[in-house]
Amino acid sequence: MNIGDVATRAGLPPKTIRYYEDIGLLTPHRGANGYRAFTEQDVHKLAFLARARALGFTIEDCRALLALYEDESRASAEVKHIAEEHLAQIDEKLAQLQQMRDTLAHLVHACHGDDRPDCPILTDLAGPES
Amino acid sequence: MNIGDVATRAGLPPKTIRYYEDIGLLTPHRGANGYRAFTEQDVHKLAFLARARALGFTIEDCRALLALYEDESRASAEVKHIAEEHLAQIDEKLAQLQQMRDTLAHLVHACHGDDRPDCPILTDLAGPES
DNA sequence: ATAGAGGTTCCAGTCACTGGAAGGTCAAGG
DNA sequence: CCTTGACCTTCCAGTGACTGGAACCTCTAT
Repeated sequence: MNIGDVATRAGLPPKTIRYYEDIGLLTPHRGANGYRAFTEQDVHKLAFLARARALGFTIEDCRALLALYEDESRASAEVKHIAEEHLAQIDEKLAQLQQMRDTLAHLVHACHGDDRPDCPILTDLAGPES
Repeated sequence: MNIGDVATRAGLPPKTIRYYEDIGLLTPHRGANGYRAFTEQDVHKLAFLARARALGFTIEDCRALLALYEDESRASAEVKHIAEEHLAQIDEKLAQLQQMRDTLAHLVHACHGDDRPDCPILTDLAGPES
């Protein structure tokens, strides 16, 4: 199978697939014409990667998950550990983002947003008067 | 004032301050020794930038906000517009992240995380059976 | 005189792609 | 047989917002 079909089936742009080969996430065979020749297993791997990436796992997480995925004798605890770490990071990011949102929403609400120059958003960004 | 003191007062690493100069966010004068000589106004500007960045505004947002900040006759509507756009982006990101969190939390919860190889996390990442 | 802290520039790397140029290959239609 | 256009290849450069490091200069205190 050529890269275009694989791209469609795995839901990843061809560029990204080539990039994944570059960094060693998979090593498709080559046909006589030099084209990459993907197997069903490759497609499966790429779909796995697409899902993991969509869940926000880093490439290095993905590399580890893929290795565990292919290791028939892995312990599920290992996978759970990676996922839990990632979950903790997401929670932290969520809290930060929520905090940012609240602050910003408050500022936006306080700004009348008309032709006049006085603006609580800028005043706040300027910090406490010295 | 030298860059180190400014860094402390504005809460930004020296490297970042130099970078901000590189991209034209400020242009501190130079002393006879070639050192950057920051004014109080520069410090204020950098603190403004630090706050805006902490709120997740992009550098280009910051450039615009800084210009509005320095424009005595700006309309607060302009500032509000930038902030509202940013708020919308944050909301979108929050929703995505929350979705990711829920999915991942569900998977983590479903995985027993022991020595055995079967793992719902990997099963889910592998996608629907074909 | 010297040591150490802090300043300078410039280049390269991060992360995960993405865009574009230059060129090779394939299948279909005239 | 030739052309057209879609698709493939590689390689290089750019994104955003820094960050690390090397090589070198300057200041202050001892």
